[in-house]
Amino acid sequence: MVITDTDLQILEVLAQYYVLTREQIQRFSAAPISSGRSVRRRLLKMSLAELIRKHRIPVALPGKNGAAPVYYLTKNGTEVLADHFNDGTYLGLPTRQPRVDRLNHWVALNETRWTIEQAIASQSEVGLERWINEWETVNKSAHEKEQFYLQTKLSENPPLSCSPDAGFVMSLRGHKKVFYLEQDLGTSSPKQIAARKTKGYAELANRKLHRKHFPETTLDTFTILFITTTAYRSQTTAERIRTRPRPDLWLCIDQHELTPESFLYGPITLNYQGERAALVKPIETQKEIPC
DNA sequence: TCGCAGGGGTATTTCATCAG
DNA sequence: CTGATGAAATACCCCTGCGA
Repeated sequence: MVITDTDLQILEVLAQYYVLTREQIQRFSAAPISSGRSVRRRLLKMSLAELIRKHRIPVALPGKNGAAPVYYLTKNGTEVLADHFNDGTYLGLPTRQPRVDRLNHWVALNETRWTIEQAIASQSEVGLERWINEWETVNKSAHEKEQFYLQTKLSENPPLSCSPDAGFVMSLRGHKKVFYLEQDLGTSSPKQIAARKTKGYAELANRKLHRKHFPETTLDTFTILFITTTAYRSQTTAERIRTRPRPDLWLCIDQHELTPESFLYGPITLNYQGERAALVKPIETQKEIPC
């Protein structure tokens, strides 16, 4: 098969986001491809050429009616990218089939990520330094046995771990702050979420392990963005978190309100005291000692 | 050699149809 | 309604042959 520029574009987008629907591939591409039909056509050809794989389970799209297949890279696909860009790091990308029960999660998470990236790209003051997904090793360049993931086992007995869906660093006026992302799909109750997740993050904060994930940070604390499906869940979760350890770390966001503009200028987040604010504000107001 | 029409192949768009 | 898919139409690119 002849690899066209469009194919490379598609491969690159998949390399960055791992799992995407056709619609997302089309929208996230650097040079957007106008027709959905032509993208599907390319995707079909690339599937036949084993550069990508189409998951056999279509994903119900949030806020939409139908369902759509999702696509991910194969080993062949990463090799084409590595060859073309002469960059071996592509070979390390995950190419295994995503878990069926996580497909929705990936689609939603990538949607959030893209919105944030759009927000950052639209201005120059705030920067996005790094984005790490849960399956990615934090320190890719280190020796294999020294590599580790965002998922952190904090203690064996009692079992305590912390598994962010993603982590990223935003910079503003010399400060670099760590954010963890929790993408909620409304599958468990806010009460359970508050009970289950807060402990791990509190311990993570206590040991300042976010500095291990992101050594470049200049701040001693981090923020968890809890992106959820409805305003009600956002509010309820914020309330439930109040009585849990370190509620100050959490900010809840209704995904419907998350746009590039609102991400920067808010108000969009809800803290445990029910206050709404913009997102960049937490970076500005914290007076921490830089590294 | 230059200019250009026409052929072949591919990419893209349009249209029609089906499904949830 | 949105989205997938197949078929047909159209646009585009590259090459070749041919006459001036």
